[in-house]
Amino acid sequence: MTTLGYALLGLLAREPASGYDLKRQLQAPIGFFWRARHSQIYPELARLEAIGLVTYQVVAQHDLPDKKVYTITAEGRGALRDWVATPAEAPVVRDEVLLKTFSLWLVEPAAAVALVRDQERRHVEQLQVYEGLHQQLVQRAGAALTHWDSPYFASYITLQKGIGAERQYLEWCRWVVLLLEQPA
Amino acid sequence: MTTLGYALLGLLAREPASGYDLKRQLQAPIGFFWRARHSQIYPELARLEAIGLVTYQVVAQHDLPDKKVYTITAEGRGALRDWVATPAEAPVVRDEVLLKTFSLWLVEPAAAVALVRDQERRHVEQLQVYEGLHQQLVQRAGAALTHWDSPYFASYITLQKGIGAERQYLEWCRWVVLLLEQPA
DNA sequence: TCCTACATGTAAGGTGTTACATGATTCC
DNA sequence: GGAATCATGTAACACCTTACATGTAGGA
Repeated sequence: MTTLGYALLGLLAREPASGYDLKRQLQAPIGFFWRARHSQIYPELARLEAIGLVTYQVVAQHDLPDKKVYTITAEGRGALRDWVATPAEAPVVRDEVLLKTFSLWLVEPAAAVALVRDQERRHVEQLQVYEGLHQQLVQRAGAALTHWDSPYFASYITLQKGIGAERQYLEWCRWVVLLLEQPA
Repeated sequence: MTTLGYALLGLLAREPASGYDLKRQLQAPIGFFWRARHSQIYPELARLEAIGLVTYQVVAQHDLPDKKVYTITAEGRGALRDWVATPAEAPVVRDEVLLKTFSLWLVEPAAAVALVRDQERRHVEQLQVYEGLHQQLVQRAGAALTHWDSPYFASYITLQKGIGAERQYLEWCRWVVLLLEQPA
């Protein structure tokens, strides 16, 4: 099983969805834990169906194309649970911005500041998106927000990680700009 | 040009190195901005050499195998500088732990706590590595640490990002454990 | 004697991105 | 008329990981 497969199961464990629905959830800016394109999602759903972890029903819609609505099976839920309980590897760090930062000494301070400010702007936007999602979540979840067996709880702690990471990124951007702008 | 190519140029812009040296720098736990295996590095160095961004000299060693020591060329430095000054995309988030967190509501609190504690331990270790690198850096760099045109400065701000990210990850792990362990 | 470090490569396979492909409806 | 959304797929390519391959020197 691929990691993407588990990402899809993780979404389907909450509610049935079409490939298109899943695509939207695994897209920027809300897919903050994993991203995927539809060209990866459709074949993966077919594989999950082939091994019995999901099933689907074709649903006809008025004025819109038919869609395949996928549902997780009991085996799918079991596979997902087993995977979740298995210790995870450390995240693969692959940040192009940090790579550029590492060679930032090669460019003029003005260019360096432009680069970091651009990132700052990006992360401000992303933080706003996450905070919006958080507001929605708090309103919808109610008391379930802090119940360990509620999907709302899992969404809540995942989102909090995203929010914390964005804040930390922002703080760092601002600190770097301060360093670059202070007179030598 | 691939991102890995720029990662290699970024290291070679600081000092000449063999493929093996570069491999060590792009490995866990010190390769905190980008990681790569030797099977990717050697062919990439050959490509960089083919397009004139690096050159190499074979260096014979007593009691150890010969090595190819690569040096960045003026064109290589120029290409790297141009790339650094170009706005970067937002980092691709691909964190298996967050993916598991998203489905954490499916497992018992005990299993969930074990998972998060395991990550906590990992990040404590990583943080210690980074803090060690930071100590080394401060001692070696001296006043250059805050000079924008010094590679030490770039290393410093990159490392600070890594340290901040690890601390944020740790705080989050501890917060989640608290939530999971508090009586329902 | 076996394992690790040094040192450099290739090959096969899996994962992910970009582009190709189609077709209806709704909004500007 | 053109672009965006809904909806699903395939194909080609780029990137990354794992495994294969070889050889010396030093330590346990």
